[in-house]
Amino acid sequence: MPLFFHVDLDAFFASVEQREHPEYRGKPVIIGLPVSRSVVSTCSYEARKYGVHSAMPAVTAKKLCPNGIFVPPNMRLYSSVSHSVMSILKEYSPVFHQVSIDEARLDMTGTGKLFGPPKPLALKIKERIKNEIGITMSVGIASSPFIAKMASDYNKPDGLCMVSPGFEQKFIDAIGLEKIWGLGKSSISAMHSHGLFTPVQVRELSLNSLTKTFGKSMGTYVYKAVRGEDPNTYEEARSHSISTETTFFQDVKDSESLHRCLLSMSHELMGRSLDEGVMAKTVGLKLRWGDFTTITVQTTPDYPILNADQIYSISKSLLSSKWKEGEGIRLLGLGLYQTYSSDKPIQDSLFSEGEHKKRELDKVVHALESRGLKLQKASVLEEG
DNA sequence: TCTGGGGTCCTAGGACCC
DNA sequence: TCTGGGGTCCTAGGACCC
Repeated sequence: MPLFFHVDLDAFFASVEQREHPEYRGKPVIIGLPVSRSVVSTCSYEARKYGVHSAMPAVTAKKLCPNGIFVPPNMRLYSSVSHSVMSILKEYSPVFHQVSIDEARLDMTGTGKLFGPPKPLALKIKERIKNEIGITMSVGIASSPFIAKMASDYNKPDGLCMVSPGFEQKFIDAIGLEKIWGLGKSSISAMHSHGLFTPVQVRELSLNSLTKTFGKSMGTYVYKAVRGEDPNTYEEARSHSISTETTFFQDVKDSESLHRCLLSMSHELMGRSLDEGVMAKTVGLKLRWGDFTTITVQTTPDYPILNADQIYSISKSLLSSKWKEGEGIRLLGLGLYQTYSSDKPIQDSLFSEGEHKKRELDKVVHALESRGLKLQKASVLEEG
């Protein structure tokens, strides 16, 4: 019988801050500063009582909760705490998947002989994390990752919820359509507009009629989900992407600032792609105008993208294809897509020798920077 | 409510090839 | 010549998640 644990750290960033600062405990802690164009990243359960939640504009949070403790995010700290938690969790299953900084999935199938029944085991792991790390977590236990994920949400915070085999559909009925993972605002309102408000109502419709109404993918997804079946046909190891973006305090209108930003983003992306040992076939640019409308452009050149200079020059031409000097830009983003392992032999052109040399230089600079020696790129170039 | 940043996946249209 | 169908890749936009 398959058995999965889904672990979700409670209000993770806020909990870490409360661990570090005893004076924050029991108080509304909000990660994010109450300034224009900023949003709440996470908040403590004390803050949620005021109606504050993730993704809310931080100035709105300030109005709802004037006495809230607003803290800028400290990702380094959270990453290191996350790493410590994950190391402990890994002791309990070799088939371990870290879903995000604060979530993990453990395949516990067949571990009964070693660790005993699931519920006491989960309690034991929770206790360990509380004692050794100093934060609480919620665990969902079920026969599939999909149900386990939603079960972890059921009794938050410091929760434990087990859905016994055979009770998956009952569980879905109990949580309702809105709490089904993967159904967001848009899908829910589409279903409402078709008179569907509960899993029971959706179950009365055939697979055929669901796919006709909601499309093949979404139709199949809800058909399975309302029956308590795992709709995720997730296969691993597909090409992924690396991206970065920034929202300006005020709309930016001049090319010099945008170019400066693209240059530094190009180097950041190059560094991250070197760390991950990947290269990319596609470069994409994202622009958000002052009125919040957002567009993207991407291009897949017929030569290999080898260094930061290339990323930079591609990004500039993408920018000039969509933007004219003087138009206000709220957000600028740059990404690498269609990545592939840099171990693979490069489809090379005859003329890219110089690009390879620049790549080697990028590697050297990145390696030095990673060791904390901040070099002025210009001085390196002079020597080269 | 005046709306971050990092991702994944899906859709639909068009180019191009056989 | 006014015209089929399938496959694959690329592009742009959007939904969704943490």
